[in-house]
Amino acid sequence: MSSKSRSPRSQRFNPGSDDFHKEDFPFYWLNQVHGRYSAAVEKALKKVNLDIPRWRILMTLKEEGTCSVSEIALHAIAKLPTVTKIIQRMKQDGLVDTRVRSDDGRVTEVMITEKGLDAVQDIRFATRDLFKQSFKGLTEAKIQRLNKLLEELFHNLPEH
Amino acid sequence: MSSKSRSPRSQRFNPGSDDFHKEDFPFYWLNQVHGRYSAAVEKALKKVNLDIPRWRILMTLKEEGTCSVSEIALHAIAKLPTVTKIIQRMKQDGLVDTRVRSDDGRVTEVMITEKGLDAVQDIRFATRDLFKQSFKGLTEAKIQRLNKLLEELFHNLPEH
DNA sequence: CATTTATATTTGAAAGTTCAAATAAAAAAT
DNA sequence: ATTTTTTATTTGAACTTTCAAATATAAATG
Repeated sequence: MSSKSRSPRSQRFNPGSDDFHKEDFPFYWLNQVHGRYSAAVEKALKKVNLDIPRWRILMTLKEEGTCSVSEIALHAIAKLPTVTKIIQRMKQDGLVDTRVRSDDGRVTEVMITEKGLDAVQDIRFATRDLFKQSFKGLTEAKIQRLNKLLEELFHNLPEH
Repeated sequence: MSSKSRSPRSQRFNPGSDDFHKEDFPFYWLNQVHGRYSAAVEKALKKVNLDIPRWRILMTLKEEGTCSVSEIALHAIAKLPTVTKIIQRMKQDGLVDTRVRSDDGRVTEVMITEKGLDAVQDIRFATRDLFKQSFKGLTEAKIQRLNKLLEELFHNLPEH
Protein backbone atom coordinates (compact mmCIF):
# COMPACT_ATOMS: atom_id res chain seq x y z
CA MET A 1 0.00 0.00 0.00
CA SER A 2 1.79 3.09 -1.16
CA SER A 3 1.27 6.22 0.90
CA LYS A 4 0.62 7.95 -2.40
CA SER A 5 -2.69 6.22 -3.01
CA ARG A 6 -3.78 5.56 0.57
CA SER A 7 -3.39 8.63 2.75
CA PRO A 8 -3.79 11.78 0.72
CA ARG A 9 -2.58 14.97 2.31
CA SER A 10 -5.16 17.36 3.69
CA GLN A 11 -7.39 18.56 0.89
CA ARG A 12 -9.38 21.07 2.82
CA PHE A 13 -8.62 23.68 0.18
CA ASN A 14 -9.99 21.50 -2.62
CA PRO A 15 -13.67 22.22 -3.36
CA GLY A 16 -14.11 18.70 -4.69
CA SER A 17 -12.85 17.13 -1.48
CA ASP A 18 -15.13 15.80 1.23
CA ASP A 19 -13.44 17.70 4.06
CA PHE A 20 -13.50 20.98 2.15
CA HIS A 21 -13.58 24.05 4.37
CA LYS A 22 -14.06 27.36 2.67
CA GLU A 23 -11.73 29.03 5.17
CA ASP A 24 -8.86 26.94 3.79
CA PHE A 25 -9.63 27.84 0.21
CA PRO A 26 -7.57 30.78 -1.09
CA PHE A 27 -10.24 31.88 -3.54
CA TYR A 28 -12.69 32.19 -0.71
CA TRP A 29 -10.45 34.76 0.95
CA LEU A 30 -9.64 36.33 -2.37
CA ASN A 31 -13.33 36.93 -2.94
CA GLN A 32 -13.90 38.17 0.58
CA VAL A 33 -11.06 40.65 0.35
CA HIS A 34 -12.06 41.67 -3.14
CA GLY A 35 -15.62 42.21 -1.96
CA ARG A 36 -14.72 44.45 0.94
CA TYR A 37 -12.06 46.22 -1.03
CA SER A 38 -14.41 46.97 -3.91
CA ALA A 39 -17.16 48.14 -1.59
CA ALA A 40 -14.75 50.49 0.19
CA VAL A 41 -13.28 51.88 -3.02
CA GLU A 42 -16.74 52.26 -4.52
CA LYS A 43 -17.80 54.29 -1.52
CA ALA A 44 -14.76 56.54 -1.74
CA LEU A 45 -15.24 57.02 -5.47
CA LYS A 46 -18.87 57.96 -5.12
CA LYS A 47 -17.80 61.12 -3.28
CA VAL A 48 -15.91 62.13 -6.42
CA ASN A 49 -18.76 61.05 -8.71
CA LEU A 50 -16.90 58.11 -10.15
CA ASP A 51 -17.17 54.35 -10.16
CA ILE A 52 -14.74 51.44 -10.33
CA PRO A 53 -14.71 50.90 -14.11
CA ARG A 54 -14.06 54.59 -14.78
CA TRP A 55 -11.38 54.66 -12.09
CA ARG A 56 -9.61 51.62 -13.53
CA ILE A 57 -9.54 53.22 -16.92
CA LEU A 58 -8.20 56.49 -15.57
CA MET A 59 -5.47 54.60 -13.71
CA THR A 60 -4.58 52.64 -16.81
CA LEU A 61 -4.30 55.76 -18.92
CA LYS A 62 -2.26 57.52 -16.27
CA GLU A 63 0.19 54.59 -15.95
CA GLU A 64 0.40 53.60 -19.60
CA GLY A 65 -0.33 56.82 -21.44
CA THR A 66 -2.46 56.84 -24.58
CA CYS A 67 -3.99 53.41 -25.18
CA SER A 68 -6.21 51.73 -27.72
CA VAL A 69 -9.62 50.52 -26.60
CA SER A 70 -8.49 46.90 -26.55
CA GLU A 71 -5.35 47.70 -24.59
CA ILE A 72 -7.59 49.31 -22.01
CA ALA A 73 -9.84 46.27 -21.93
CA LEU A 74 -6.79 44.16 -21.22
CA HIS A 75 -5.36 46.31 -18.45
CA ALA A 76 -8.63 47.23 -16.82
CA ILE A 77 -9.99 43.66 -16.98
CA ALA A 78 -13.23 44.38 -18.80
CA LYS A 79 -14.88 43.25 -21.98
CA LEU A 80 -14.43 45.12 -25.20
CA PRO A 81 -18.00 46.38 -25.77
CA THR A 82 -18.14 47.42 -22.13
CA VAL A 83 -14.98 49.48 -22.51
CA THR A 84 -16.27 51.08 -25.70
CA LYS A 85 -19.33 52.31 -23.88
CA ILE A 86 -17.54 53.43 -20.74
CA ILE A 87 -15.15 55.44 -22.90
CA GLN A 88 -18.11 57.07 -24.64
CA ARG A 89 -19.54 58.10 -21.28
CA MET A 90 -16.18 59.26 -19.97
CA LYS A 91 -15.69 61.32 -23.11
CA GLN A 92 -19.04 62.99 -22.50
CA ASP A 93 -17.89 63.71 -18.96
CA GLY A 94 -14.68 65.23 -20.33
CA LEU A 95 -12.42 62.75 -18.51
CA VAL A 96 -10.84 61.32 -21.66
CA ASP A 97 -10.55 62.17 -25.32
CA THR A 98 -10.32 59.93 -28.36
CA ARG A 99 -8.95 59.99 -31.89
CA VAL A 100 -8.42 57.56 -34.69
CA ARG A 101 -4.82 56.32 -34.90
CA SER A 102 -3.21 58.07 -37.85
CA ASP A 103 -1.47 55.02 -39.31
CA ASP A 104 -4.28 52.52 -38.62
CA GLY A 105 -7.85 53.62 -39.14
CA ARG A 106 -9.27 50.70 -37.14
CA VAL A 107 -7.92 51.66 -33.76
CA THR A 108 -9.38 54.23 -31.43
CA GLU A 109 -6.75 55.86 -29.27
CA VAL A 110 -7.86 57.08 -25.87
CA MET A 111 -6.04 59.69 -23.81
CA ILE A 112 -6.65 61.19 -20.42
CA THR A 113 -7.60 64.89 -20.27
CA GLU A 114 -6.65 67.59 -17.76
CA LYS A 115 -9.97 67.03 -16.07
CA GLY A 116 -9.18 63.32 -15.96
CA LEU A 117 -5.86 64.02 -14.28
CA ASP A 118 -7.60 66.21 -11.75
CA ALA A 119 -9.99 63.38 -11.02
CA VAL A 120 -7.04 61.04 -10.41
CA GLN A 121 -5.76 63.48 -7.79
CA ASP A 122 -9.18 63.68 -6.15
CA ILE A 123 -9.32 59.90 -6.00
CA ARG A 124 -5.90 59.66 -4.41
CA PHE A 125 -7.14 61.92 -1.71
CA ALA A 126 -10.40 60.03 -1.31
CA THR A 127 -8.71 56.63 -0.98
CA ARG A 128 -5.67 57.67 1.05
CA ASP A 129 -7.03 56.54 4.42
CA LEU A 130 -8.37 53.31 3.05
CA PHE A 131 -4.97 52.18 1.81
CA LYS A 132 -3.24 53.29 4.98
CA GLN A 133 -5.73 51.32 7.04
CA SER A 134 -5.48 48.26 4.79
CA PHE A 135 -1.79 47.72 5.41
CA LYS A 136 -1.85 48.41 9.13
CA GLY A 137 0.22 45.82 10.96
CA LEU A 138 1.52 44.34 7.73
CA THR A 139 5.28 44.60 7.49
CA GLU A 140 6.85 45.28 4.17
CA ALA A 141 8.15 41.74 4.11
CA LYS A 142 4.64 40.42 4.52
CA ILE A 143 3.35 42.63 1.75
CA GLN A 144 6.07 41.37 -0.54
CA ARG A 145 5.31 37.79 0.35
CA LEU A 146 1.64 38.38 -0.36
CA ASN A 147 2.46 39.93 -3.72
CA LYS A 148 4.67 36.98 -4.63
CA LEU A 149 2.03 34.43 -3.67
CA LEU A 150 -0.69 36.22 -5.58
CA GLU A 151 1.57 36.55 -8.58
CA GLU A 152 2.28 32.84 -8.46
CA LEU A 153 -1.43 32.07 -8.36
CA PHE A 154 -1.97 34.51 -11.21
CA HIS A 155 0.44 32.71 -13.48
CA ASN A 156 -1.26 29.39 -12.76
CA LEU A 157 -4.58 30.69 -14.02
CA PRO A 158 -5.50 30.46 -17.69
CA GLU A 159 -4.51 33.56 -19.59
CA HIS A 160 -7.78 33.95 -21.32
CA MET B 1 18.42 63.79 11.43
CA SER B 2 16.05 61.03 12.46
CA SER B 3 15.62 58.21 10.01
CA LYS B 4 11.93 58.56 10.65
CA SER B 5 11.56 61.90 8.93
CA ARG B 6 14.39 61.73 6.43
CA SER B 7 14.55 58.40 4.70
CA PRO B 8 11.14 56.84 4.64
CA ARG B 9 11.04 53.12 3.98
CA SER B 10 10.11 52.05 0.48
CA GLN B 11 6.57 53.10 -0.28
CA ARG B 12 6.28 51.48 -3.65
CA PHE B 13 3.04 49.80 -2.53
CA ASN B 14 1.44 53.11 -1.58
CA PRO B 15 -0.64 54.60 -4.42
CA GLY B 16 -0.10 58.07 -3.00
CA SER B 17 3.68 57.71 -3.08
CA ASP B 18 5.85 59.10 -5.85
CA ASP B 19 7.69 55.85 -6.46
CA PHE B 20 4.50 53.81 -6.60
CA HIS B 21 4.74 50.69 -8.73
CA LYS B 22 1.57 48.77 -9.31
CA GLU B 23 3.48 45.48 -9.17
CA ASP B 24 4.27 46.16 -5.51
CA PHE B 25 0.68 46.92 -4.65
CA PRO B 26 -1.22 43.90 -3.25
CA PHE B 27 -4.56 45.12 -4.55
CA TYR B 28 -3.15 45.21 -8.04
CA TRP B 29 -2.40 41.50 -7.83
CA LEU B 30 -5.62 40.86 -6.04
CA ASN B 31 -7.50 42.37 -8.95
CA GLN B 32 -5.43 40.56 -11.53
CA VAL B 33 -6.00 37.21 -9.87
CA HIS B 34 -9.65 37.96 -9.30
CA GLY B 35 -10.02 38.94 -12.95
CA ARG B 36 -8.51 35.76 -14.33
CA TYR B 37 -10.20 33.62 -11.73
CA SER B 38 -13.63 35.08 -12.47
CA ALA B 39 -13.16 34.75 -16.20
CA ALA B 40 -12.15 31.10 -15.83
CA VAL B 41 -15.01 30.25 -13.48
CA GLU B 42 -17.46 32.11 -15.69
CA LYS B 43 -16.36 30.06 -18.65
CA ALA B 44 -16.72 26.78 -16.74
CA LEU B 45 -20.14 27.79 -15.45
CA LYS B 46 -21.44 28.70 -18.88
CA LYS B 47 -21.20 25.05 -19.86
CA VAL B 48 -23.67 24.28 -17.10
CA ASN B 49 -25.87 27.23 -17.96
CA LEU B 50 -25.00 29.18 -14.82
CA ASP B 51 -23.23 32.38 -13.89
CA ILE B 52 -21.17 33.61 -10.96
CA PRO B 53 -23.97 35.22 -8.91
CA ARG B 54 -26.15 32.11 -9.15
CA TRP B 55 -23.19 29.89 -8.32
CA ARG B 56 -22.30 31.97 -5.25
CA ILE B 57 -25.85 31.70 -4.01
CA LEU B 58 -25.99 27.95 -4.58
CA MET B 59 -22.71 27.58 -2.67
CA THR B 60 -23.98 29.71 0.16
CA LEU B 61 -27.17 27.70 0.48
CA LYS B 62 -25.28 24.43 0.31
CA GLU B 63 -22.83 25.52 3.04
CA GLU B 64 -25.22 27.37 5.30
CA GLY B 65 -28.56 25.70 4.63
CA THR B 66 -31.75 27.74 4.45
CA CYS B 67 -30.98 31.47 4.52
CA SER B 68 -32.89 34.72 4.45
CA VAL B 69 -32.39 37.00 1.47
CA SER B 70 -30.20 39.37 3.46
CA GLU B 71 -28.06 36.56 4.83
CA ILE B 72 -27.45 35.52 1.26
CA ALA B 73 -26.54 39.05 0.31
CA LEU B 74 -23.98 39.05 3.11
CA HIS B 75 -22.38 35.72 2.28
CA ALA B 76 -22.49 36.06 -1.47
CA ILE B 77 -21.24 39.68 -1.41
CA ALA B 78 -24.06 41.25 -3.38
CA LYS B 79 -26.57 44.01 -2.86
CA LEU B 80 -29.99 43.29 -1.51
CA PRO B 81 -32.14 44.21 -4.52
CA THR B 82 -29.75 42.27 -6.72
CA VAL B 83 -30.15 39.17 -4.59
CA THR B 84 -33.93 39.52 -4.57
CA LYS B 85 -33.98 39.46 -8.33
CA ILE B 86 -31.46 36.67 -8.75
CA ILE B 87 -33.50 34.54 -6.35
CA GLN B 88 -36.62 35.23 -8.41
CA ARG B 89 -34.86 34.03 -11.53
CA MET B 90 -33.35 31.01 -9.78
CA LYS B 91 -36.77 30.08 -8.48
CA GLN B 92 -38.13 30.18 -12.01
CA ASP B 93 -35.28 27.89 -13.04
CA GLY B 94 -36.17 25.54 -10.20
CA LEU B 95 -32.77 25.87 -8.47
CA VAL B 96 -34.14 27.27 -5.21
CA ASP B 97 -37.46 27.57 -3.45
CA THR B 98 -38.72 30.28 -1.09
CA ARG B 99 -41.23 30.66 1.73
CA VAL B 100 -42.13 33.31 4.25
CA ARG B 101 -40.60 32.62 7.67
CA SER B 102 -43.39 31.36 9.91
CA ASP B 103 -42.52 33.47 12.95
CA ASP B 104 -41.59 36.64 11.07
CA GLY B 105 -43.62 37.64 8.05
CA ARG B 106 -40.96 40.05 6.81
CA VAL B 107 -38.28 37.54 5.98
CA THR B 108 -38.11 35.42 2.88
CA GLU B 109 -36.38 32.13 3.50
CA VAL B 110 -34.55 30.58 0.57
CA MET B 111 -33.63 26.92 0.28
CA ILE B 112 -31.81 24.91 -2.35
CA THR B 113 -33.82 22.32 -4.31
CA GLU B 114 -32.84 18.89 -5.58
CA LYS B 115 -32.18 20.43 -8.95
CA GLY B 116 -30.00 23.03 -7.24
CA LEU B 117 -27.98 20.30 -5.55
CA ASP B 118 -27.55 18.56 -8.88
CA ALA B 119 -26.27 21.81 -10.33
CA VAL B 120 -23.71 22.06 -7.53
CA GLN B 121 -22.42 18.63 -8.51
CA ASP B 122 -22.23 19.63 -12.16
CA ILE B 123 -20.26 22.72 -11.21
CA ARG B 124 -17.80 20.72 -9.14
CA PHE B 125 -17.13 18.67 -12.18
CA ALA B 126 -16.85 21.68 -14.46
CA THR B 127 -14.37 23.51 -12.20
CA ARG B 128 -12.31 20.53 -11.06
CA ASP B 129 -9.43 21.04 -13.48
CA LEU B 130 -9.32 24.75 -12.90
CA PHE B 131 -8.71 24.38 -9.18
CA LYS B 132 -6.19 21.65 -9.67
CA GLN B 133 -4.29 23.81 -12.13
CA SER B 134 -4.50 26.88 -9.85
CA PHE B 135 -2.61 25.29 -7.01
CA LYS B 136 0.03 23.62 -9.11
CA GLY B 137 3.44 24.10 -7.52
CA LEU B 138 1.97 25.68 -4.42
CA THR B 139 2.78 23.68 -1.32
CA GLU B 140 0.20 23.39 1.39
CA ALA B 141 2.34 25.63 3.57
CA LYS B 142 2.24 28.32 0.92
CA ILE B 143 -1.50 28.02 0.55
CA GLN B 144 -1.91 28.39 4.29
CA ARG B 145 0.36 31.41 4.35
CA LEU B 146 -1.60 32.97 1.53
CA ASN B 147 -4.86 32.34 3.37
CA LYS B 148 -3.48 33.93 6.52
CA LEU B 149 -2.23 37.01 4.71
CA LEU B 150 -5.50 37.50 2.87
CA GLU B 151 -7.40 37.04 6.08
CA GLU B 152 -5.26 39.66 7.75
CA LEU B 153 -5.92 42.08 4.92
CA PHE B 154 -9.61 41.25 5.12
CA HIS B 155 -9.82 42.21 8.77
CA ASN B 156 -8.11 45.52 8.06
CA LEU B 157 -10.78 46.50 5.58
CA PRO B 158 -13.93 48.30 6.71
CA GLU B 159 -16.73 45.88 7.49
CA HIS B 160 -19.33 47.74 5.57
C1' DC C 1 -53.81 49.28 22.15
C1' DA C 2 -52.78 52.96 18.88
C1' DT C 3 -48.70 55.07 17.10
C1' DT C 4 -44.11 55.60 16.03
C1' DT C 5 -39.89 53.59 14.72
C1' DA C 6 -37.11 49.90 13.00
C1' DT C 7 -36.31 45.95 10.07
C1' DA C 8 -36.74 42.93 5.79
C1' DT C 9 -37.77 42.82 1.42
C1' DT C 10 -39.58 44.19 -3.09
C1' DT C 11 -40.41 47.17 -7.01
C1' DG C 12 -39.94 50.41 -11.02
C1' DA C 13 -37.00 53.31 -13.44
C1' DA C 14 -32.38 54.27 -14.78
C1' DA C 15 -27.85 52.88 -15.71
C1' DG C 16 -24.61 49.45 -16.91
C1' DT C 17 -23.02 45.04 -19.03
C1' DT C 18 -23.04 41.44 -22.35
C1' DC C 19 -23.79 38.80 -26.52
C1' DA C 20 -23.90 38.29 -31.32
C1' DA C 21 -24.05 40.70 -35.42
C1' DA C 22 -22.55 44.70 -38.11
C1' DT C 23 -19.07 47.84 -39.71
C1' DA C 24 -14.75 49.22 -41.28
C1' DA C 25 -9.94 49.23 -42.14
C1' DA C 26 -5.60 46.53 -42.84
C1' DA C 27 -3.05 42.47 -44.29
C1' DA C 28 -2.65 38.33 -46.90
C1' DA C 29 -3.60 35.59 -50.75
C1' DT C 30 -4.81 34.95 -55.37
C1' DA D 1 -5.28 44.92 -58.44
C1' DT D 2 -9.15 42.16 -56.59
C1' DT D 3 -10.76 39.12 -53.36
C1' DT D 4 -10.44 36.91 -48.94
C1' DT D 5 -9.21 36.83 -44.32
C1' DT D 6 -7.95 38.95 -40.17
C1' DT D 7 -8.09 42.52 -36.79
C1' DA D 8 -10.26 46.52 -34.13
C1' DT D 9 -14.12 48.46 -32.79
C1' DT D 10 -19.02 49.66 -32.49
C1' DT D 11 -23.96 48.87 -32.28
C1' DG D 12 -28.66 47.21 -30.94
C1' DA D 13 -31.22 44.09 -28.28
C1' DA D 14 -31.51 41.44 -24.15
C1' DC D 15 -30.36 40.98 -19.69
C1' DT D 16 -28.50 42.41 -15.04
C1' DT D 17 -27.50 45.57 -11.48
C1' DT D 18 -28.36 49.57 -8.87
C1' DC D 19 -30.64 53.38 -6.60
C1' DA D 20 -34.35 55.39 -4.25
C1' DA D 21 -38.93 54.83 -3.08
C1' DA D 22 -42.67 51.73 -1.72
C1' DT D 23 -44.56 47.98 0.92
C1' DA D 24 -45.25 45.19 4.72
C1' DT D 25 -44.43 43.22 9.16
C1' DA D 26 -42.46 43.46 13.83
C1' DA D 27 -40.90 45.85 17.92
C1' DA D 28 -40.88 49.68 20.93
C1' DT D 29 -43.10 53.63 22.93
C1' DG D 30 -46.41 56.49 25.05
